[in-house]
Amino acid sequence: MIYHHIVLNTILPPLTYSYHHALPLGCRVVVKLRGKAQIGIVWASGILPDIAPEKILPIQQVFENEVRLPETWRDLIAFAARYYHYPIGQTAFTALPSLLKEIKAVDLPTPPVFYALNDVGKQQNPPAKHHAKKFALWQSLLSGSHTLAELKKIHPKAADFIHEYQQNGWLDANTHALPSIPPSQHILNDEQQAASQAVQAHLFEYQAFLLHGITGGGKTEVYFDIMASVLAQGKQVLFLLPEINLTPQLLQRIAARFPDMPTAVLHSQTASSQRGRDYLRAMLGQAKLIIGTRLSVFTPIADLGLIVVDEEHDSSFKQDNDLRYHARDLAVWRARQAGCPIVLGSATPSLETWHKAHAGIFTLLTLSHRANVAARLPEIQILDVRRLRLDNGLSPQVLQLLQNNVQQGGLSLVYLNRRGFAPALFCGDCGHTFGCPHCSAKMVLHQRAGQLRCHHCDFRQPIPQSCAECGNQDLTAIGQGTQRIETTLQQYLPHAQIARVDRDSTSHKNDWAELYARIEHRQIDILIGTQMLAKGHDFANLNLVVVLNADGSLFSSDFRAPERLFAELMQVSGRAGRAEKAGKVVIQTQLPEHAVFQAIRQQDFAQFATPELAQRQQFALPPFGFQAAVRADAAKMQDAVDFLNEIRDVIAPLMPESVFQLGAIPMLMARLAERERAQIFIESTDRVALHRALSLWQQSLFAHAQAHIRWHIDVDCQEM
DNA sequence: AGCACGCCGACT
DNA sequence: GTCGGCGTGCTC
Repeated sequence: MIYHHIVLNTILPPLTYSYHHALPLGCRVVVKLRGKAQIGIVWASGILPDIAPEKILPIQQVFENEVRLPETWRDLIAFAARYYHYPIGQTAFTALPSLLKEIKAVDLPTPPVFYALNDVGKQQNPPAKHHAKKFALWQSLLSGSHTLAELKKIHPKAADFIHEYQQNGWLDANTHALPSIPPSQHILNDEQQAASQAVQAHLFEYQAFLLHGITGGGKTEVYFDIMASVLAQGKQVLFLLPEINLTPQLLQRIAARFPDMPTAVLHSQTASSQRGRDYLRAMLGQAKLIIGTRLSVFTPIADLGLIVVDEEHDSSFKQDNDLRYHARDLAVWRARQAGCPIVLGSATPSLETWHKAHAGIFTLLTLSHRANVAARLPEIQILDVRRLRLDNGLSPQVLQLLQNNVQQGGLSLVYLNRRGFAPALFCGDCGHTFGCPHCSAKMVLHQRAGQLRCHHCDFRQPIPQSCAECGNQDLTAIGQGTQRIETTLQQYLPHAQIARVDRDSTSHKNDWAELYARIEHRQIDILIGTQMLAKGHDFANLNLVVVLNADGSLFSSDFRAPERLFAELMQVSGRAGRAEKAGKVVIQTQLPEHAVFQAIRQQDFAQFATPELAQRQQFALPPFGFQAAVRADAAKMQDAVDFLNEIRDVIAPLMPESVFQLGAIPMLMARLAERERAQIFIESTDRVALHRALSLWQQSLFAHAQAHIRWHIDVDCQEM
């Protein structure tokens, strides 16, 4: 009997099972755990058992003829489990599509077939030119290898002709051909050219690049140029982007640029069976271009030649539950493992990445001009509203600008990162506000739905008629949400066409298509929207952006708040004037002298980042120090706090000297869905020491486990 | 005696 | 994580 370590979907380490012969690593098997059949993955073979041999059960079934999860994938999983202090079994199963988690053999996808004229075919006379489609089909087959799907777009009856040409012995049909890449329609400017060349000088070795390009600077064309060159080598490309940027428009652009390229698109809305197939296609090297959101960083890729992380600063790359990984950081690790370049792109890089680019760890590439030379940077005005009379949050200046722009037929965007009608309901008599019964958050007033809603746990209740404390019937809605702004603007500009875009109004794909159509036909004057509108959407004729309530987050104790606000303001400002029309941006604020607004006015990321980094350095905050949070939640805050502090005191004598542990404190959202949450920050300028400390924590947390307290470790935590 | 509940430890 | 064993304590 040969003993194997099998990884299972539990918090347990790999468990020992036996088989009559040695199994290949990465193979899927079925084993029994507590009498139940489970899928497992062979992690080690021919090991010495670490428990009594009579307790070791046999492996029930082996999917030996299936593809095996490759060593590079297993190394990635092992690294992620170690780095994020998460059980290896659960790490592995997070990274697998459901197709591979089922106790069932999988059918392997068949490789795509590419057709091209062979030497005999090329000698033949082409079809007569007046048969335009047939002639175009012939020209395609002459120029390179294409899939049937692509050829059908040229001529609907391509299948018949392919059959005929094959009978004649004129065609090569094979699965290894390099799909042809048509020449680009775009001419890169000097900066784009230089950036692309800089990466292409290192196509066969690890190097990380930060592509820092202003909004509209043409980062995508640079990615495409590098991708074309990697794909032409027959290598695969992994393209990561935030969920919200994975739009049909982007996919259309990719399809237009790489029409024959076998592509896998992996995101949360991909049906799970398709996701499994795409995973296998990437693993087998059939899909050359793998596009997806954070989870796709775990896709095994046979011959990885390039990774692109678009909008690398975006917080959606960090998962904030279960395995708390950062896809951008894992992507950098993968590029190093694969020995290939990685390009991180952003107009507002994370300070972590910006710092690495200036410390020489990453190579900085800059796009400082707009790619469309006619498009000018918008003019940004910071409007001090402290002494202005606001009408429902709107200043007279802003109302005037909106009115003028409506009259002149321009498209305006009013940006406000708050859904609902008003963020709180307030009793004028006793000062009571309506909080969520399950969370430490105020209930948001949704006028139209006639409800108060919690935006954290989605608890809903009808709008109360009187104060719960004193019975007073005079309740006031305080603050502004998108619904209220919509109502106010509609009253002020009764003839304007106004569309509100937020999660409440625009949740379906059709809603977007409809909205685009209305904008296209100039049926909308003013858009009111949240982050949904700021990211990943281009409206060519948008020439006025108004930002309301920009400074709310600056009162927060989260040290990353200014960084996020800067990125958000740059992002939304960039919506203005992407085409020929010069754009104007007005930002209403109560804190006009804050450095964020000064830097925004200049639209200068370095002006923001340099002093911000100096401050971070002074307090040894990331990226100068490394940070992790250990969190616990319980029904009572005191239990969570005590739990953490007790463990802290137990392991304090064993802590490496360079590691600092603060006391346990409630989280910013102290109460969420009936659970009260505490955390303790573990900090060090020495990453190795920090990880030793976290290993101690992990052991102790398991040892002191209490049924009513849940806990987790969050490395490189974003949430406060 | 019969049963609900919560805690603890094992799972290969 | 998940399951089952076992002790406590309450009810019939």
